[in-house]
Amino acid sequence: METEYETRPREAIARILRAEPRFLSAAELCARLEESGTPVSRATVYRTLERLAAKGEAALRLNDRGEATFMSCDNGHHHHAICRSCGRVEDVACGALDTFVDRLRSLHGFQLDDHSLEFHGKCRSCV
Amino acid sequence: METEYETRPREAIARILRAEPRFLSAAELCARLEESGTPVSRATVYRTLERLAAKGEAALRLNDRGEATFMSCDNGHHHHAICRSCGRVEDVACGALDTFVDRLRSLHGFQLDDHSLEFHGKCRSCV
DNA sequence: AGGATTTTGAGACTCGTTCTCAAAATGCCG
DNA sequence: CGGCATTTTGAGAACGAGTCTCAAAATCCT
Repeated sequence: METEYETRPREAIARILRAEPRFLSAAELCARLEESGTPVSRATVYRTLERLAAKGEAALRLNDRGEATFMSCDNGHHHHAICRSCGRVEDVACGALDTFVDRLRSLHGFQLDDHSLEFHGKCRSCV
Repeated sequence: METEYETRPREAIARILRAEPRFLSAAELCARLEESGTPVSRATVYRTLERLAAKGEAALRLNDRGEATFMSCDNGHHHHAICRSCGRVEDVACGALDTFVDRLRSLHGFQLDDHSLEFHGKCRSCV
């Protein structure tokens, strides 16, 4: 069988992610873990992140350097507004993309499965 | 001074990009260049691609494995519909995102600078 | 506590990308 | 043309994020 263990590394990672409304890279996560007195190996950080993403509990995003970054994630389809100054992320409900979908269907004959939308700018406290 | 030279590698790369409505990775580009009898080193491929992207003549996209891919690019802001089967890319004019922008302003106090939107599905010939 | 099972960590490894620097190509000017 | 300053190229070294390996440690169950 395949039971799941609750371990110190996993809890430490989940705790940091939950407290931070930003996408963190594996390296940043490692640093925070070290600072907070619970060092965790890179391998474990990656494994845990992959696990969380698979369970839908973390969102994965590739930053502009192609590095994987993660953020704790509520369920449900939505998009992100990312502050280019502090990195804070706000969720934006998804809707009103009908115009685009229609355009795709009629103009291009495209069968839409999926989309991704991301906003960049400055959050309230960074303006 | 800094003059620009017209060279065989640069022309070969531009020719391949212009003929292909898909995002190509540096590796794929290298392979095509080899096939077409104009081998170009990786270093040069990356340098040329970076140059084209800076001049706005090529679009850069990170694929889901974090690899940089490039496609020749008309100017003007628009988005892409990418066929998950053949990779063909169709341009989609940008508009009607007002609903989102409004929501961001009023709900989150977010000052929007920029956004990116990508559609995935199947193109006419792959459905 | 004992033991089957899962998880972890250190470091080797992979692979995309960047860097280095000597050799080759380009364009210019006499 | 032919020489020359300048730019570009290529081979391979270097770098870095991410993955893999496997023995040691942790977890949970009884």
